[in-house]
Amino acid sequence: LTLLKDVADHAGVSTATISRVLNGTGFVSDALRERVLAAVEDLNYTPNGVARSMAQSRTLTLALVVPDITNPFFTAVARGAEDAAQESGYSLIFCNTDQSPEKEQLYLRVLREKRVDGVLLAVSGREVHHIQRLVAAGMKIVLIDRDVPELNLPSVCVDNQGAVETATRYLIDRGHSRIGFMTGNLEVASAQERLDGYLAALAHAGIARDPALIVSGNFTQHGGHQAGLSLYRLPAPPTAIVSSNNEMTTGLLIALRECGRSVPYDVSLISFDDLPYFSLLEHPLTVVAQPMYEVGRRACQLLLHVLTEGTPASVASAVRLPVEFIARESCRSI
Amino acid sequence: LTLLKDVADHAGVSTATISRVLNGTGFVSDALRERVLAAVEDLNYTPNGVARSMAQSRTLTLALVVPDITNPFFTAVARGAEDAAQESGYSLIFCNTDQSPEKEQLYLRVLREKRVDGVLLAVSGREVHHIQRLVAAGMKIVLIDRDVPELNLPSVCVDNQGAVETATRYLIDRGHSRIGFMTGNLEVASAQERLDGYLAALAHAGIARDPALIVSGNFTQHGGHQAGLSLYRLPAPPTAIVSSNNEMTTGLLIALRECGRSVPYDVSLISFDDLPYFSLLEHPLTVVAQPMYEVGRRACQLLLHVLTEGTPASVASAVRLPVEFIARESCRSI
DNA sequence: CTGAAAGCGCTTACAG
DNA sequence: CTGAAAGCGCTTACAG
Repeated sequence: LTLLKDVADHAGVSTATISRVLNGTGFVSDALRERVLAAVEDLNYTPNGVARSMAQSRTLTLALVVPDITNPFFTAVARGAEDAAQESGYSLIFCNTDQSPEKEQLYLRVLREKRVDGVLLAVSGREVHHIQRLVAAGMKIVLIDRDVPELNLPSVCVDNQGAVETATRYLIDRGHSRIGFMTGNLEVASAQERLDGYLAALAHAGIARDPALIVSGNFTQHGGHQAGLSLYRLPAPPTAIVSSNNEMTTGLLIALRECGRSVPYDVSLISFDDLPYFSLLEHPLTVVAQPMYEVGRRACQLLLHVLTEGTPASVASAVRLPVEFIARESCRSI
Repeated sequence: LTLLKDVADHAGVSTATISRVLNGTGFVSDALRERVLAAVEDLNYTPNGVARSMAQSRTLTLALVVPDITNPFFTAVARGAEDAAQESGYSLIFCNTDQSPEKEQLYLRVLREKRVDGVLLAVSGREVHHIQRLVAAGMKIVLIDRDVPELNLPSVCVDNQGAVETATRYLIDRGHSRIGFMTGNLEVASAQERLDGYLAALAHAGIARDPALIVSGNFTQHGGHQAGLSLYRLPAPPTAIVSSNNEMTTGLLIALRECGRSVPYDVSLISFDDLPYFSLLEHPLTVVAQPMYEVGRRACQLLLHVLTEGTPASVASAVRLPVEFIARESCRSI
């Protein structure tokens, strides 16, 4: 393996000079620059990034910590983040916490040891002491999907409450009053905000909330499946359902099929998140679509900004991206 | 920030001793060990992984290079790989090449600079000189999804040809002879192998191959959509179609909907890859399911094995995982 | 069992 | 504009 020193010898200059032309830092005469470049070429030299990171104390590496990358929402977020990272010369490590605070803590510790320059984090619980400590220790973090106000960190989320309020009102406007709601893990802010949107819409319409109609699918397909089934063990199932994310919607659709209930005849349905296949169903789903890719991209850009320009005023850095309500054919008036 | 030296001072021992107890290497008396551990605790010391990597010349970091992580196949592969990596204390960087050889080359160069310990690679083209050079330079690589025999690298793929042959024969057995085939990018081995399976089945049944029925969807949803439409501009469209991957199947389903053709009445359909939603369609799709998660997991384990035990005999390391044919309701006899 | 010291391969003040 | 040298924070022969 050829080292900086080898190139220096080959070109008859000091390692400092090589370093300067390779990094475009400091002044180097054209004559030397040419000789250096030629030597680098001749020896097919590849700098050792670890040594460079050591000397510069930066790794050009970021991390993305999410519950599960196979959740299509986080997959798209990951792609957006990686694109932004790559454009700026950064690499991205990804970590799956499975919504386990312990796993999150473990990953964060490793990432700190690795001295990643920053991390994009979708927190997995309410307990955020360990995060606070890391931030105090200088770790740069941008929150995604779930804000945690007390952390006062930059974040990129969407208008969860407004979105679900719109969706719920849409159903109310079509005569529904027994509207089921499938929540995610209420430990995370986005789940709570979506529930709040549902409750706000009911309150606004003067509809009494029925606890039996609010079920938790834990943001997973399996959970959505189970919660969906439980809704149909009710003496009086809902005439419409709002699901808090794509995974639960898939699970719910499986449950509906098993119960022999069809959308929209037996039940109207609106999903948070849009997926390609939602349009392929016999009756395409009405959804609230998040800009998934953009969430990842913006969050990564924000993190990069924090790294180069320092943390922005907190007011300016709590980004809320807009969602889009897309009416298709899964709701009917009653 | 506290350094090894600080801990050493605090405990009144040398840095060497701290290093030894932290790494569990070398012998250290219980007395000292205790003092060291206490000091580490007191100072809340986190070792600097970059310095450690420098000294040990290993980064405990791997990379996963795929065309696009949002392709559900690669998403699952990524999850499998990350799980395996995490279990062994490794981190995983992910890279999206968009099937561009240039991007692949760029990523590989960066990964080499970063001194990742190994990479899981789904090659994006036929040109593999740059890969050969990296291997010669000592880079540890395990191929996934697409083997490249001339590279003679360990690999984890599936039995593409056999799987498609089975699927095609299934249609032939049901009386189909005008069977359309949607291929992926034929630059990659898996696409070619799947096409070979289709051709073998036709040949075996004595059915003449009709070039017009073989269209390319480039492994993408958009490509599948376009290719699907083109099939219905034919004077005599096929009575059945085999699609080479999940993305193209989604695109094809969109095309069929646009053309007003329904599965299985107007056309029988078999997809390579299974997705949760395939079972939710009005007529659940018959598929050839790959063990996606397992491909990633096994590949990563194989890579880890290469790192610790050295490269195994090539014969043993060209893994071909079995696929599963799942008959559902998207094919009818004619 | 323990420590002093060299070494990992770069970058960057500091001189000149 | 260029180089000698210190420094980044660990690990690991080498002595003892």
